[in-house]
Amino acid sequence: VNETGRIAVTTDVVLLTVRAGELLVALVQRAHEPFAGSWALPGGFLDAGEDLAEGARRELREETGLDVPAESSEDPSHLEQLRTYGTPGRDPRGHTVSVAYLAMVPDAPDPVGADDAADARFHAVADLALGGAGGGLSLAFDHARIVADGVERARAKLEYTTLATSFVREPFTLADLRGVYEAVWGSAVHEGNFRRKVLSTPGFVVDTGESVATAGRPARLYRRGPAVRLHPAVLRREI
Amino acid sequence: VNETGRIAVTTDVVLLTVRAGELLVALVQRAHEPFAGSWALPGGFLDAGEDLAEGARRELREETGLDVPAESSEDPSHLEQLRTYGTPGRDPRGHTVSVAYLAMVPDAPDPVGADDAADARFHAVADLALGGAGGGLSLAFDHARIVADGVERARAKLEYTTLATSFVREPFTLADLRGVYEAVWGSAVHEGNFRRKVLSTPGFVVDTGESVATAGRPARLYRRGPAVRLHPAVLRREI
DNA sequence: TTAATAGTGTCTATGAGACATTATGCA
DNA sequence: TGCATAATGTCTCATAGACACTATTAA
Repeated sequence: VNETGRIAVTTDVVLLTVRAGELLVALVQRAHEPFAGSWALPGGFLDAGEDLAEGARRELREETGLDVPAESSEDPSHLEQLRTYGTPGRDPRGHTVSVAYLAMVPDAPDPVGADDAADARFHAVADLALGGAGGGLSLAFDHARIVADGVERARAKLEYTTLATSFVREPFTLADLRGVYEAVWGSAVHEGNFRRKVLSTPGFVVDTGESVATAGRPARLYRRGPAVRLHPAVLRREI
Repeated sequence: VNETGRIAVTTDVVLLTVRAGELLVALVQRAHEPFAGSWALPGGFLDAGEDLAEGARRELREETGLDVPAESSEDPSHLEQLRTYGTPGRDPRGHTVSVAYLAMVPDAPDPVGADDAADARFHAVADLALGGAGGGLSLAFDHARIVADGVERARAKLEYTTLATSFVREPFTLADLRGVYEAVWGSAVHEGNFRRKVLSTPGFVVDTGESVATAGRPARLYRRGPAVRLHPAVLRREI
């Protein structure tokens, strides 16, 4: 009883960035049915013989012009697999299994719609209807759920990894880094304790010795350190 | 350029249990090519219109006779999605995307091989070649990697969730529960501190008031509590 | 001098690690 | 009575939260 040939495989990308203290997600406006005109995650069908992460990168590039390069000392951008969604009925065209990826990138220029996308733009996560309370923009398919899962993954990973540095360009100030935590968590982070925590964690950030002017006392500039996991974790306020 | 029709979708299950202080994984001996005779994870092709978790449960049942019921107050067994593996070349028959699931169940009778499986059995995780050091049993496909990912997920989740209770039948003693941690982590856990931690975490376990005889002083019996996440986490020894 | 922001110091409560001690059953 | 295991108590150290204070620039 193997009808597997009728199942399609797609990839979708939840690309998050922080701009002006707001957590943003890249969305495309669908050009075709189903859900024509609705906002959705960039993504599409995987090619035969194509790696999953490569498919995700390609669809993101084709539909938004955004590129998530492989991790390097040059670019802090991060791409990881999020989860796979395969509930029958999630796509009215037929049974589709979607492998979702989660990307975190520093503030980028607004994406450009192309290919199957009529438009592409960053939307504030706070403006979306993610299954919680009332209003907000509704997304196509089950993409609201996927965005919600991606945001929750990002929130959790800020606690026990150095992923916050994926959202900022080097060099950065501790205020920049704290701003990432506040935007992603949506809550204030105590400045003095945050500084003590970050600086006392070996390899989280590296002091450049330089400073940058601000409205007050100049802020010291840092680069990403070699650490990946935080021991112990930076804890967000308990619920 | 959409050749998606040629991509097959499968599910595989990493089913873990603890028996006699050892962490075990359910494996089946493949009856057919490719990898005929090799040990592999239970799994197989997803049916069109079938939910991913359902497919995983079905393949597990067909090939091993093991059942992972939906979570309930009766049965502590747990099933969650692990990760999706889709590197081209991972299956010599063609491009296959496998959605792996991770199950944790209390000590179960040895599975029975059936369907596409010539045999089915629990193997000690420690006896497998998981990409680390030298020897051990080699698995078919990329299943060693999948098992390694599953074990690492289980290890991590014991820290910050109450999942350890999925490995024991009720009622259980704190020594039973501690045995789960030691088997999964592969390291000793301090008894007094463990007890203090578990009992001071609201909702982790519920005292039944009853006891069971041991070789020494009788041990008090507990049931699972309503808590799911641990705040703060039970920390395993740092690396 | 004041506003604004960066950065430091300190008190306290909590919890983990280590270890000693007591409790309760059985042979 | 002694052995084995369960259960409790206590000392110390590390760290998070809260908060007060100092430093450094620009207007």
